[in-house]
Amino acid sequence: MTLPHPAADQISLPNVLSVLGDPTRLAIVTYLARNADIPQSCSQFLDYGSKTNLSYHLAKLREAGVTRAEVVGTSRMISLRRTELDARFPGLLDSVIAAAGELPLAGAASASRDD
Amino acid sequence: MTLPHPAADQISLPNVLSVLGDPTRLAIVTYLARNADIPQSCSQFLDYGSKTNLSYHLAKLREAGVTRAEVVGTSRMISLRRTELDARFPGLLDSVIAAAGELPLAGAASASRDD
DNA sequence: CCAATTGTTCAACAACTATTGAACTAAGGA
DNA sequence: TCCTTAGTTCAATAGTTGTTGAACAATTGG
Repeated sequence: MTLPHPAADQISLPNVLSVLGDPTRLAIVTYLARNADIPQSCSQFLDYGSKTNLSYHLAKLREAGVTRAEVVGTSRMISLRRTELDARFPGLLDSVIAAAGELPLAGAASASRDD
Repeated sequence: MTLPHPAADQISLPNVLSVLGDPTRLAIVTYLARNADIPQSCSQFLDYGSKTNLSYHLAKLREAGVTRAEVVGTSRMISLRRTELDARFPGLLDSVIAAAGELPLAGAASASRDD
């Protein structure tokens, strides 16, 4: 069970770039890239914003063709559209994720609580 | 004679991405990358928008650290900050420019008038 | 000095973006 | 069935973005 996603050839570069230009969404994408093996639900990202806000950002990412959302029970499993993005924009995601590595927000969901 | 530019380490990834997310600016950057050997003045880009509008977009690019502007007489010579961007975000510019290759707007300034 | 060229700044405006709380839908478990 | 859990949709709002025309500044050339 899946909800509407753009086809691979409909994914627009300017669109992808501006969607990744938001710090919250960049953090989500970075997290997804680093945990691609583990299926992620929306609630994984509650550190990044409110439930409503996350819903908004995750919709933006999905509509831009950056992520895939699969409905599983009451949850949605979010994943990066790695293969399609790599085919369409070779090296882009890799360089973005590598560069985002230094970003403060990027690690917030995994481990940053040492106070 | 140069005007204010951000230092290389002040260049922010989300900022660069959202600045490149605008089709006009992406076209400018693509054009600059393909004509890096030839110095480009602002007026080179008048195909992409009005004088005022270009001034706006070129300022955005400069403030984000993507381009450099050098004052020469009454003109400003615009260039990509290739070295600095490549050092800070390795592979990013290359993949963006390669991907932008397919974009319709990208070639408008060089050669597209065949009507 | 006066005019032309090159580009910036300003005020205005419509359109879009991110964020919020309240209300809603849909599935799962007691 | 009723409640909880997971997430969406809606309306409102504050802030930002792209675009425009008019006015301005700075350099060059007569």
